[in-house]
Amino acid sequence: MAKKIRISDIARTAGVSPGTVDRVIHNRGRVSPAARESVEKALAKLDYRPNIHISAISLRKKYRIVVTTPQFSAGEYWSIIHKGVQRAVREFDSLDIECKVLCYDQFDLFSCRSTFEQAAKLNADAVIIGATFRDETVVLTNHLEDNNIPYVYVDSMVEGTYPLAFFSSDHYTCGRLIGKLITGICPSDSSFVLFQAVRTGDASANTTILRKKGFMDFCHEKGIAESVIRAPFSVTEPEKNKELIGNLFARHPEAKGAIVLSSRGNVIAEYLRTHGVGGVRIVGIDLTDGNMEAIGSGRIDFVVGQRPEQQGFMAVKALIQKMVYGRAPKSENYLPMDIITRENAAYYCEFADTTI
Amino acid sequence: MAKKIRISDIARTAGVSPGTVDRVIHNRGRVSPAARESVEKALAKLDYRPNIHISAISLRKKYRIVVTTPQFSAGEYWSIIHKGVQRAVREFDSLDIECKVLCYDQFDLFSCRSTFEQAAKLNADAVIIGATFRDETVVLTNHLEDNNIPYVYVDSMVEGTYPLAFFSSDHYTCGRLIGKLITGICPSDSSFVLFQAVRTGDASANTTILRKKGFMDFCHEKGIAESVIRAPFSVTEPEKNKELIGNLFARHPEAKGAIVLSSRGNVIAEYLRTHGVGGVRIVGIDLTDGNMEAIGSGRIDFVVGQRPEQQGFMAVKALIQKMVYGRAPKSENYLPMDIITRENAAYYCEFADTTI
DNA sequence: TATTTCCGTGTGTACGTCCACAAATATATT
DNA sequence: AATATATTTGTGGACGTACACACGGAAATA
Repeated sequence: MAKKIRISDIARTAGVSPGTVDRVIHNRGRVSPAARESVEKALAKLDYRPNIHISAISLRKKYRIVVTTPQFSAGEYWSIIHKGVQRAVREFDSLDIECKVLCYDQFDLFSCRSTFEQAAKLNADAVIIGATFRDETVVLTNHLEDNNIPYVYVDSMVEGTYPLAFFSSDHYTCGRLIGKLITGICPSDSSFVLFQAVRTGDASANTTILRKKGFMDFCHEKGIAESVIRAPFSVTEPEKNKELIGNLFARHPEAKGAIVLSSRGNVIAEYLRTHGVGGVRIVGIDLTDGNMEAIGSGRIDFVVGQRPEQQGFMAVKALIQKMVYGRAPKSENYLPMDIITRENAAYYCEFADTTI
Repeated sequence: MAKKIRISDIARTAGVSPGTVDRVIHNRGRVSPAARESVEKALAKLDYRPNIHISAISLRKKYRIVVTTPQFSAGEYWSIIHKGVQRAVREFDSLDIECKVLCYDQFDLFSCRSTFEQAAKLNADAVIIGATFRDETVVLTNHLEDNNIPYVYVDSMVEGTYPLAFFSSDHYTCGRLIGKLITGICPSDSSFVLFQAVRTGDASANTTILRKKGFMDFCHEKGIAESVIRAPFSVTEPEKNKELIGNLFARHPEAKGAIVLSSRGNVIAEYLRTHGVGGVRIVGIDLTDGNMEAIGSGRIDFVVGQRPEQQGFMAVKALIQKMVYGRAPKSENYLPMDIITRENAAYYCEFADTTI
């Protein structure tokens, strides 16, 4: 490999001092047009890449990152995203990163609104957003853009906003994949129950809408859209499910498949178990503790995993890359959709801590 | 977060100079028992973690890593492992890592032997091994252990050796998973052809043995072991396949599934296509370019992915962690087995470059 | 022309660790 | 006891970047 180029090499080539080169590189002004041009020419010729280790230590700054997502309990989807964030902060611990977490109730639009207002007020150096409600998110991102605060999305992207990057599944294709999985394990004359969590406020979660579209498109193409039955269920008040779901499966004995387009498939699995509904295959989303258990016991057949740990990690890494090293990270990041079943589930669990 | 502890803090607490603390930390001797104890006590009390950025720059050493694996062409399994290695070297480019690649013919034991001899002679600072033949690998690792050269495995672990770490699939469970996948998509009265690549020399690849065991155990448990038909095929000389496979599927019209326990499933897919054998589902291993194409065109139904890119990356990272920062990485690293099918394949391809 | 203001440029310091080397102390030898 | 030798300990330089600051000269103002 060629010898490393340092700032002093650029300076010598350009016929200026290292300080001037530094000003050019960091766009800090106070440079004459002639000097700037000379430095830029040298830069182009010599392929200078700063030593990131030394950059990091010389730039003695405290980075305040705000992470705002739905609330979570241990082992739930969002908790794994936060775990990835924490691991990144730990790995970059020579950087003095302060991480403030603000959570809202993802089933309550108004909670989201006030939490995002609070997040905006903090004037952090960077923000990680786990979005649920579109309009409230746009209010937040407008504020961030006005103040030149970089932000990234985890879990899902909100169209019409301009984040530094996003890290999410392709939810539409996820819906299609779920269609393939559930139809693969059910008899060909089966019908399918599509469960959807009820929310307070009048907006549905964006991810769910996209997945539903993917799923329904798949069903239309296969000519089985007619055999999809929609049903609501409650995550926050499971006692209401008796009323919401009722004797659905008794009325539809041909329904041999259930699809849950959120991470709460285990709630449905539990409902079916306690209500003595048998022979129904379930496909869900995310390897939460609850789903893990239901997969192990065979009550859920497949879940599609979204690599939440990696999303959190990469979100922090992207922000650091921008703030510390001035490099724009790759902006569109669709993570692979992992098909998780009894045989390979354990490896996804264990590996969460280890990834890079 | 608490204030960062530096070496000088330890030194003050222990009542010695920073130089002495450094000697204790790096086990460089020349320290009196009294001083050592005092420093160790301070270290235990204060939770000192060195600033890795500064460690990295102060330690001005050239690291010579040897990577020895089977030969590969672009888009094949091993090429993706090497891609991960290269990405790691690039990410750590402030570290002056020199990476020497030595490849052998994985279908020829003798080629492996001489390549490993060569690798041993180089006396590198660390070695990454992609093992195929057990005995030859042990000769190499014995030499490395004698010379205190850290080494890690990618793709598979060789029992009875003591690497710093390994990064591989759980091949046994991989075989079971393949069993689940192929039986899930074939009629219940189907039989299954188990294809295995022929090799020069008398040893089978370790990974294949493990996968076969997992697959057969699965079949025994399901009571379908009798319907497994074994067949050899050649990767290096595909023209021999006409002779090796012959009219196997004509003689076994009930055989509706084919399993390939190496990454060359596309060779079988191609054979079936050109010989007009239809209606046979194929499950294979690894998202190589060849398999990718066969998945896209529907000739292969599933492959199980082993995250080769990540294996290569993590191997380098583990060695660096050891050599530069003196930290022992996690040693047993079983990566998740990804179930890849038409719907999610693209995301695994694209994502290879991006991970972390 | 004398003085102030402003802009462009170079210089020097800090960051925390690693390690070479010098200094100091302990131990061995005559 | 004096000197030689071995062992332990402290000191200071180097790593390459970022940025504060000071200095010089040109332009602006009086």
